[in-house]
Amino acid sequence: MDVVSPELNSLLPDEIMDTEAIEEVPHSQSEPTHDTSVPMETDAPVTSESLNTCSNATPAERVQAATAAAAADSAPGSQSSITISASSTLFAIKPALATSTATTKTTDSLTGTTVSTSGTQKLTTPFAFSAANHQIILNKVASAQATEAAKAAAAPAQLIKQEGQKLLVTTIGKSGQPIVLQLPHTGGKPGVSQTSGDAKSPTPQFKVVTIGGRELKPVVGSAGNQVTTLQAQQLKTVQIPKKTPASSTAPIKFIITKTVNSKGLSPQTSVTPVIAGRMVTQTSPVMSPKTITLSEPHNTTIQSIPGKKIAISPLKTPSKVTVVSVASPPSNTSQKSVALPVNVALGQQILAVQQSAPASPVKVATSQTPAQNIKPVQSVAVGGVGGSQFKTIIPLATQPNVQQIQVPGSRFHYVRLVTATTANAAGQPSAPNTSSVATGKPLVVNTGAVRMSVPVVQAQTMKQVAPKPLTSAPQVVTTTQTQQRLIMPATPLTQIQPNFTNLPPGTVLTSAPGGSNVGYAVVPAQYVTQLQQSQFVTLASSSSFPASSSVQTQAKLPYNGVSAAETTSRPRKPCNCTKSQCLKLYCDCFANGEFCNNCNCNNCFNNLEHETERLKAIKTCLDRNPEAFKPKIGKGKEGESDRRHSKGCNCKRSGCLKNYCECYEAKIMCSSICKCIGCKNFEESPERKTLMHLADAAEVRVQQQTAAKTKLSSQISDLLMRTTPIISSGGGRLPYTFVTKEVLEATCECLLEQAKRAEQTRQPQAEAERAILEEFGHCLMSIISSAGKAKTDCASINC
DNA sequence: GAGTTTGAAACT
DNA sequence: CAGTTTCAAACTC
Ligand SMILES: [Zn+2]
Ligand SMILES: [Zn+2]
Ligand SMILES: [Zn+2]
Ligand SMILES: [Zn+2]
Ligand SMILES: [Zn+2]
Ligand SMILES: [Zn+2]
Repeated sequence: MDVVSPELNSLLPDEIMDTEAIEEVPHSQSEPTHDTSVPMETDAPVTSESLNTCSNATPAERVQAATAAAAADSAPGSQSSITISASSTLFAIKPALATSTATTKTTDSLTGTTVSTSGTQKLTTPFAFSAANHQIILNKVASAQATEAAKAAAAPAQLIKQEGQKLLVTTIGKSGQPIVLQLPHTGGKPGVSQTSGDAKSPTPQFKVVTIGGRELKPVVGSAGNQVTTLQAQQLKTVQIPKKTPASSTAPIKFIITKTVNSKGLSPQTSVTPVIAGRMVTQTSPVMSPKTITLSEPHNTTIQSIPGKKIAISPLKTPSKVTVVSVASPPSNTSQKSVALPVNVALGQQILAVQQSAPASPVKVATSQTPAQNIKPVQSVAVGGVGGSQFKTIIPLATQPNVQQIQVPGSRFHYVRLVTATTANAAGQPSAPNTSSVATGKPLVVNTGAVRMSVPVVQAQTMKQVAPKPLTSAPQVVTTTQTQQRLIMPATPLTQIQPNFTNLPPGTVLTSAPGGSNVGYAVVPAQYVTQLQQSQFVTLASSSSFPASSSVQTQAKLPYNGVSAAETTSRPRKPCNCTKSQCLKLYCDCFANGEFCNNCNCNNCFNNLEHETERLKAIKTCLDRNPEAFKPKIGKGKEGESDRRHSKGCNCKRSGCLKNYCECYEAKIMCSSICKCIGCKNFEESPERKTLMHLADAAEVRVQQQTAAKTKLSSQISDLLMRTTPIISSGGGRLPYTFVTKEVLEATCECLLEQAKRAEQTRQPQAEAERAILEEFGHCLMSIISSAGKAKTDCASINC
């Protein structure tokens, strides 16, 4: 995109040119019209080790590197880029699919694929990328035991291959079983079997498959073989929403990070969030670097699990459960993996946690929110599709310190259990009580179907972090609520708890058969999260511009319109119950298994203060309907297939085209199971189409405006940031003072005007974006030009 | 913001 | 299971 001249470009922050490009990735293979983007959130945790080792580069540098890479990708001709950052312990693959729509519609081949290593380290290992089918295969051959060398080298033999729309991540540990993330072709042919509802067209899905032969098996935890077997349908959980050409939907970002820890090292993780295509390493001041790592025990066979934990809990069918096992005493170094074969049958997604000692952690994270991700330094999670429900089970017996972090936009919860007494590892950034608990390690990988893992350390008190008042940090991101919950067994379980099905929130599970007295309490992740909400401060360097008000303090975060469209997880709407005490399914909070938080309800019992009543209510509901807490709609996002109301609606007067209709509300069409009368919510329905168009138009408008504003503000702030220092040093840059408020406003107006114009003329979004960017280029040119001129004058005067 | 409409949940 | 009531959200003005 030649919006800005090279000359100008050199003067501008990379981000200016990069952001947009990175945001969208067109996958137009055979079907140009259906661009499918795979929105994923990328939470790329970086272990603190990596920070250290990679340290040659400052975070900022990394960011730049990342952006640079991204920029490179966006070059004409290349369609998607893959960024691999092989920091010592980490390995991130980020297929950024770049692009401004304008440039993108060409080939699908990945010829332009760029692989770059972030930080100072380069990948020494061979990576193979095959553009063939949009498939990325990550093969990890390295063993966890690898020591420093291994770290440095990242993982030997990594193969990344992108073919079609499949994204394969293969981890070949000793077991040699690869993990494959597959993105089926979107063209309308489901790459994989779909259970789509009656009406919908197939949508791309993200699947995890082990290459080993079994069909879809997500590999959890250990690299070894089958840890958990998920049903094919479960794998579908990750759904990739189809992107409408017109709307700027979330970009596809995918980051896979694999961390290899050397033995004995305590895993520390820092998170590298990818923001708008950029990779930023953040350190959270609040948290200790410690973290949850996904460990991939190489040597362990899944089944050989010496007494460690297990984790499986099936929750609601569609819901995802995260099981965390608590590490047993730190002393054990042996790797323990847990095999969790159980529950496979349930249609649920199971997350197995494995506790391996010093194994190499693998982290995979996908996120959908491009923009504001703040990642806690501590955990890793793989993102799934919105709406998933996770449960957090906290062992009652032991009360671990739990710190949960939720990443905004991503539906992951990060949990850390730390022993209270532990000392902090030296060098860890302000981590209040971090324990260096190295022992508990971690966990899991999850990809859509497979969820995450949690490392847990023995802990004793469960600590919930209270939200800290946001102080000065200019950029604070609030975590959004998600519905995820984690199940964390506190004490080592030797056995798997077979049926957690339908666990309602708050349910207390009794101990496992193994004789341990561990009880589990299911706590809505949110609850924990809620407490912590404002806790994260973003260090994101780039813009300190408060204007980008992505900052919210928790209370009512209206998740600002910014990227709202792209943000999958936004804070749930507060309920307003008055008579149900929020203990009936009338209450959305309760129905979703969440505690009320920031709600407007009266006489609310849906909180920890009323656990007894709450549990009773839950039981009552379950008695009435065992599936009461299961999501009514399949996962997946707005999109397309696979989603349908479990019971169907029963509308009589709304024509199923109002939000009264649960189908419509969920943005899905009615299916044969609906018992609605006068339904107009079906594929061919003209009324529906009309409505959709209107809605789309409105959405696009909003998105464009917000996107433009956001982008602009961040770019401007970047610009200011960059120029400011230079001025003082008398460098060759332009005086930032030329970017005055007036100038900014004028620029904004120009851009908005451009947007309006595009909209009025009904131009496609791509075109609109192009025009806006172009306009921006012009504005910048003007600014720079006048600034430069002034500078010259200035100089002459001084002389 | 008050009042109405709506359909799921709860109840009988 | 069907019919009715209750409820909170969606919608309207
Ligand atoms: Zn409520
Ligand atoms: Zn509530
Ligand atoms: Zn409430
Ligand atoms: Zn309906
Ligand atoms: Zn319906
Ligand atoms: Zn209908």
